[in-house]
Amino acid sequence: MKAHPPILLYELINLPSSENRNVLWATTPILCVSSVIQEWASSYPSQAHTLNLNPVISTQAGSTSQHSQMDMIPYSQSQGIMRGPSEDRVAEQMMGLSYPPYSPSCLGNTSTAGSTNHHQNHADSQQDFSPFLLPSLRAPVTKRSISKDSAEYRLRRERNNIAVRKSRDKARRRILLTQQRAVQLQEENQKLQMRIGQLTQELDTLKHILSQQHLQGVEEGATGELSI
Amino acid sequence: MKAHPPILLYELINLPSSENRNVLWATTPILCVSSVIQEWASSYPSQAHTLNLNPVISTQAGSTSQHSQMDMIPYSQSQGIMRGPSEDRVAEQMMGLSYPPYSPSCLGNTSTAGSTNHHQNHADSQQDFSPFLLPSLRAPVTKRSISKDSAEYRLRRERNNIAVRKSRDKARRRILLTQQRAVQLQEENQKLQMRIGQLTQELDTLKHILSQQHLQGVEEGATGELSI
DNA sequence: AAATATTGCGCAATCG
DNA sequence: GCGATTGCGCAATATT
Repeated sequence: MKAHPPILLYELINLPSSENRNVLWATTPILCVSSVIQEWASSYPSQAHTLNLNPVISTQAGSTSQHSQMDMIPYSQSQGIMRGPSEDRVAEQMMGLSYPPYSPSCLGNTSTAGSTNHHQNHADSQQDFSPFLLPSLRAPVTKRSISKDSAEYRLRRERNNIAVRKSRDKARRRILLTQQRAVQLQEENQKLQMRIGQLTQELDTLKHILSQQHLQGVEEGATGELSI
Repeated sequence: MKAHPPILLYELINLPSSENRNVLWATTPILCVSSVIQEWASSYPSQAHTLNLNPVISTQAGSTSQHSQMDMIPYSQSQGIMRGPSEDRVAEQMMGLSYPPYSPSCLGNTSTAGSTNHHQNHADSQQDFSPFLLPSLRAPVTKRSISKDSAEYRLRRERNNIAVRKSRDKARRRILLTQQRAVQLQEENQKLQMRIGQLTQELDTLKHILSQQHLQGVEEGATGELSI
């Protein structure tokens, strides 16, 4: 819909639409190894969230900065605003830091308690900001408090877990295909280079012959001896 | 160690060694757009565990088995498998699955309890099987009981977390580079195809000219009129 | 509005 | 023992 300046804006991946590929193949029937390529294309998420390389949260400033510099190519990071700010991490990391994006202190106080609060933290901190980024101080609103350990909760979790697995599987396959595609393209490329070499040589030969003929024609007048 | 039928087996990715690429570029100076490619190569984990698609632990029985079925085919074949005409759904189905790889029962009884046992579950169930898959009923062995919430534990966790972030960042970059590489290769490919087209045409022209001359030479005897 | 898909994160098991 | 990887589940988002 509205894909302006707001916050979230996705970019379609310029996946070589089938047309493209076809054109490419149509050019010269020779040397068409493609095959993985086709699969590759189909395996891409048409909308392409992809790579969200702007964690914002964790690694953004320091070393990871590389991303933002050259990532804008394929997809466009975007989206990174205030995602998983779940715990308190956010703040710290937003401050910009290198890898140790996680001041141990932060985790120290919370996690030291045990494993349970993991969820808690998540839920709480998020609830507040979700509305409109307004510092509305409504802290433990409890909102819908999806009541942990409720049957419904578990159901939801389970479904999400399945979805996650599925999604990751898909991602893995996609990556694999991309790799295969790259390899294949490279092979194809080599063959093409080779072909070009042949053609060029052949061309040179003919040109040479022609030039010779021309010279002869000019010098000897009109006696095409070589053109037997 | 023992990498037989057991459980874990990794496969090396046959990343095109830099030599390959060099050869390729050396062939013909023309049309070499490469640039990302170089980065791409360097970003690959030389050891390449890759995809460890054999969880073994958690999701081993049910649907997750899909992995082991087609993922181990890193590069070679794999081609004709899916070819989903439209969406990805097709693919999935072709792959034969049914995602709920995780008999809900398993998670059901344990997780319903709460959030804390998350770790517990992991640890426990793992400890038992890790030895040799033997149903040795030693349940709460406690082993070294790395004493949760211990300072040392936290330290370890924290370090691992950092490592994980780093690793994932790396992975993301790698994937990105692969994609870019693929795109670049494809562009290059198109140019090469185009070049081949040109050369071919040029060649045809010259051949035609030569054949014409030849004919003339034969028919008109030795009067090279065209060879002015 | 609800369901599903993606993604970053931390945990734990391994690998090297 | 230690860092690097990887699968997993969780929670926040994004998309459908």
